[in-house]
Amino acid sequence: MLELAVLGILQEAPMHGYELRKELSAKLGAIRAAISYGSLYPTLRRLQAAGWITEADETPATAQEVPALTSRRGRVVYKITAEGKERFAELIAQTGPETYDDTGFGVHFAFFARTDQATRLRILEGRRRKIEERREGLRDVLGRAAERLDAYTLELQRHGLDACEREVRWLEELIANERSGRPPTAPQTGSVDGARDDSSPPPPGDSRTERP
Amino acid sequence: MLELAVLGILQEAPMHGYELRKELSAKLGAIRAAISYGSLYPTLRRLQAAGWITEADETPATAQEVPALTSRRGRVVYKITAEGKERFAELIAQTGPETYDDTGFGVHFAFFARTDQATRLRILEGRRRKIEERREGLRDVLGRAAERLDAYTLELQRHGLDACEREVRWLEELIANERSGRPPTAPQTGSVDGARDDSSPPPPGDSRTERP
DNA sequence: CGTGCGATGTATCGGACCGATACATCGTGC
DNA sequence: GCACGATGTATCGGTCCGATACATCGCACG
Repeated sequence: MLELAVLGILQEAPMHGYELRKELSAKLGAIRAAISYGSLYPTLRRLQAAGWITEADETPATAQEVPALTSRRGRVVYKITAEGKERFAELIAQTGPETYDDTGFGVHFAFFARTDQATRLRILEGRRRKIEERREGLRDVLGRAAERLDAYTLELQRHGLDACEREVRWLEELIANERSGRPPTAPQTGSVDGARDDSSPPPPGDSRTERP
Repeated sequence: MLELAVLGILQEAPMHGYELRKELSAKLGAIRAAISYGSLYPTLRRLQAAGWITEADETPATAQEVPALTSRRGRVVYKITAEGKERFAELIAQTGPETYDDTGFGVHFAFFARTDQATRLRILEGRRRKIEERREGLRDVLGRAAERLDAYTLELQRHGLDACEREVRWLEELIANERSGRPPTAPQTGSVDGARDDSSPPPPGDSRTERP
């Protein structure tokens, strides 16, 4: 999952680890706390070894004389490669059981702007099915096993059941919207271009000024 | 977390792994899918090595002659030890950062019937604080960074924000209830008992003496 | 002037937990 | 008699987290 998320973020702009983590938190804040460096750095290494990403030189122009001696303990900027973009497209389109659990669904959903409509629909329906199953499980417990459980445990189940029902309704709306052809509820003031084919980073200009 | 959950379930009755998993699913179904055997069995081994649980003989009375030769490939029933009960009491009362994340909070909450009121209140308030922080983070993103994100990502954040607000309200209710002295919303028709062998969970009263 | 402190930044290690897999037993229906 | 699904125990590789370490930079405060 992290692999997919990192490739997705780097698709938008080259970045170093620290920045990447912040972007990840902004994009996935609704579903995960914050990615640990203990996951992020090994993942970056793995992606680099596979050739999906490469290190990008900082300070391209205006190169001051190499400070050499002092071992240059600076940050490392990564950018996605052409193979990385292919890999991302492959990962974002392919669905398995893990696509429908909380984290997997969240990550896929966060990149729906880069996913074709058929896949979006498939994922939304798969997620709905999974949540409906969880809902049925909770109803069973609340119905059949209620007298075996204490009041606190029951309250927990009720709260979980409520969350399930709510999410199913949310998904229904999204599915209906999706079928009718347009992006989610939002008014849509031209901010999304839809990422029709491949490549081509999204419209909003990156305000990453970095250096003079 | 698994350690706490297993000790908590075994507190209610001796059980073998397969059964334990089902009980765990019934108790924690609202927060986790189902514990993997790849986690459960190593945990049982660890708990046994530490002396918190022991293997209990099956078929205590009516013992048929030992089938001996055929290597006895049966199920293994575990029961909690006195040290295990102490361990459980220690774990259930101690709170750290991990007590307030989704899984940690869920497990603690599921055993609130065996937790004293002061601890319950502490945990509920800690959880509320954590969710409020997550909520503020989401509001920030939706406010400040909205134009940098596409419609789908924004929709995800909105849904997450909604879930946060809802959970905060739920927690408020529970906290108010807790302060007023009685168990959660449920009418409480005296059916709640469970715990076949020993220590009954306290209704509203405290008196966490635990010694039989 | 220095000095401490919080933000930025990279990196590793042990441990928790999962998913896939393997295999053995038992009851039941065909 | 035998296939098949439920019951049941067990291991392995891999992903991810939390704690920890350490180095640099800007800036506020005395």
